[in-house]
Amino acid sequence: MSHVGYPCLMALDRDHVLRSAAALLTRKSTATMDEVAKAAGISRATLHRHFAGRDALVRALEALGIAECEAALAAARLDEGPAADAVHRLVREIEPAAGLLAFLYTENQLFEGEGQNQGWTRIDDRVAALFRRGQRSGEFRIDLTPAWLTEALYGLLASAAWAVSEGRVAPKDFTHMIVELLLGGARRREES
Amino acid sequence: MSHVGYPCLMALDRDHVLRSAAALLTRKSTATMDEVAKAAGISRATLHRHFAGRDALVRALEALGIAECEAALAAARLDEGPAADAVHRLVREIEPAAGLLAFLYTENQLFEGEGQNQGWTRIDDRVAALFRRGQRSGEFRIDLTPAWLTEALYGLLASAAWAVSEGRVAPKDFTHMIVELLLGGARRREES
DNA sequence: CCCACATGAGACATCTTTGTCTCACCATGG
DNA sequence: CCATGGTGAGACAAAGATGTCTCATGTGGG
Repeated sequence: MSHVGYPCLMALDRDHVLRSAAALLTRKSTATMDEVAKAAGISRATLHRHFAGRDALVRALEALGIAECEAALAAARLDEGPAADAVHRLVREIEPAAGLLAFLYTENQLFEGEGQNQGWTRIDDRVAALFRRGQRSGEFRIDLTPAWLTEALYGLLASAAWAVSEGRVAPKDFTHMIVELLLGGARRREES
Repeated sequence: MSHVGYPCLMALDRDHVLRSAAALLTRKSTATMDEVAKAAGISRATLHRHFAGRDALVRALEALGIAECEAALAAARLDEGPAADAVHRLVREIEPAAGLLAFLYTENQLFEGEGQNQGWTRIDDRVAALFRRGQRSGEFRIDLTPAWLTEALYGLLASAAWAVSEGRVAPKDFTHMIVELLLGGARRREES
């Protein structure tokens, strides 16, 4: 053990391992602990020294996803300016985490048990509040509920992350694709 | 074995088992063969008499999904009338299969191996062709590629199916939510 | 130089799932 | 009544993943 107070390499490695695992599990959600370890460039033994087990790893991934979402929410300053601009900022800020979100989104195991992690509901609420603000200000239509718009945003983020990783769409279009579809839709807009 | 020419109950049961499995796996994609059997109201032994193994079951599910998609494509008459109306018909027709599609969409195992089932690419092409038709006719904007619109449609179908099964949105709004968001977007539209 | 410590490699038991098998049961038709 | 065949229950081994352990190695600091 390193002496308390001295920087421990494990703390630095842990983040690297977590991100490798996120990248791998995004592509192959059934990857084994051995594959996760290989992907991170460490042995299975060391992986177990970082995370007690697969559950702990997924929980840590979930915590990372929540943290990144909250960081994106904060950076996007959802309360400032037009709601449409805030959505744009949000998608731009959340883009780096989209792959991880896509994995967590499909890992219904997390929600299977009892109550889903409270962190997600708080995030959902803040995103839904943004859409509600846009509706109240008259920017957004009111026949699509904030809950659905929130859900749709997640779905589009996951779809886009997946489509990019498969090479079906260009990474640079990520934010534009999502924002334009979510806000503007596919129908050609008459000049306002 | 039943004599050839006489109706065999297994043929009828098979479809029921397949649909039960689809419903269960949509909610819990890691369900065991035992759980699948229980959900269908049969024993694991009988389940194995229908499908050689888990792989065969998933393959059968994939084939069912492809068949339902193609049936929906045919019923929606994508080539007739305005493209927007065709999209609406397509979503309406595909709604019953949305849960199954959502499961298959996340089962990246299917695409992991070599080349994804040819059936999917044919479906993708037909959907993308619909969006391309809308773009050429001037109905749809051209800065969102048909490939992305197709991907987004799948993502929204999956999100909506998931949101409905979680009770976050009303089932009766399914088609409206998807079509209006996909075509019109969240932004309030000026009167054209 | 020597020691502490993190690591990698691998052995090992355990658990879960799977696939196969057998056998008793029961319904249906002859 | 009896025979056929589908079914459920359960036993069983095989395979895969997991969690834990030990030991050798190498590196870095004292």
